[in-house]
Amino acid sequence: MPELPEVETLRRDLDREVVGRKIKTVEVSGNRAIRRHRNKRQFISRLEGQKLTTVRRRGKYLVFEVGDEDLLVVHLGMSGQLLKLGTKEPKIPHTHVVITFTQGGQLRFVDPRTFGEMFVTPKETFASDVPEIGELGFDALDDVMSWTDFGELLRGRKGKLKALLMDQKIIAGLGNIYSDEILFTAGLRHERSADSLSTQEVRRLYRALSETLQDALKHRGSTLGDEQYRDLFGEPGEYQNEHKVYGQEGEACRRCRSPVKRAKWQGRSTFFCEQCQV
DNA sequence: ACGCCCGCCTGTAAGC
DNA sequence: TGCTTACAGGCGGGCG
Repeated sequence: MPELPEVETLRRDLDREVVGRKIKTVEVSGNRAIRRHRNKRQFISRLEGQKLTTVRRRGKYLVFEVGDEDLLVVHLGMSGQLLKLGTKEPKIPHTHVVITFTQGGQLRFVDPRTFGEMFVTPKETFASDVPEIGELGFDALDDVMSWTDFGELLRGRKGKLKALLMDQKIIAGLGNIYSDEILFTAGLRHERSADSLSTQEVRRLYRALSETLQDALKHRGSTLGDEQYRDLFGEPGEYQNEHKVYGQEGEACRRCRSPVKRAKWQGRSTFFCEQCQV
């Protein structure tokens, strides 16, 4: 599912709704959601009785502080949801983890495709336990960067532009939707070589990156036709209505009215305008 | 060392 | 109508 705007929307609501609560009980079903622990009990016992004190985001990862010593890491994969629900509300299919708070209410992890995961790791060994978070590139929303520094990031990279945007080690948080939207706004083709951009194009790309993400965040992210992304309250986002190219195959380009194209690129769909993106 | 493709899963929709 | 195939917001591993 979720890319940076969706995860950040969730983080902000979690900060208000869940942070500060004390965990009473944790239930885990199935074996896929909790993969990095020797067994489920270990995961459960490190959470029960502890308080969630903060929630941060790194790229598409959510990281809660749990008590003084531990971190709870959540990655939603393609179809993961975190939902805040009342204790008595019916369990929806594919609910893998249910955290019940002493103050009442539950945080539930629902994930049909099971690419997402949750785990607890001590703060002390976080860096070695979760190297992928340490290796994340600059955060497309949180990290302030001049466009000249951004240009430095692109320099000498022969890879294709879209691959670079989606490489979490270079820019953290972008996936298939926002890469396409950003490239359209910047007027650049996905298969352009990253180091072929003029100064002006670098500036356009950086501006498109910031603007697109800010705008998507303002609209609480994108919920596509399959409804997989839902916020903490189960509500869809609204940014899908603003998509300029993603999922718009055959529709008139907003800028030049020629039909939006869809291509298979690196195994996934890419949407773009042949006229406006060069 | 890199770029690309596949598999991991389940659900849905399109195609035959 | 019903079976089969393709495809979906991510990511890591393995291949050439």
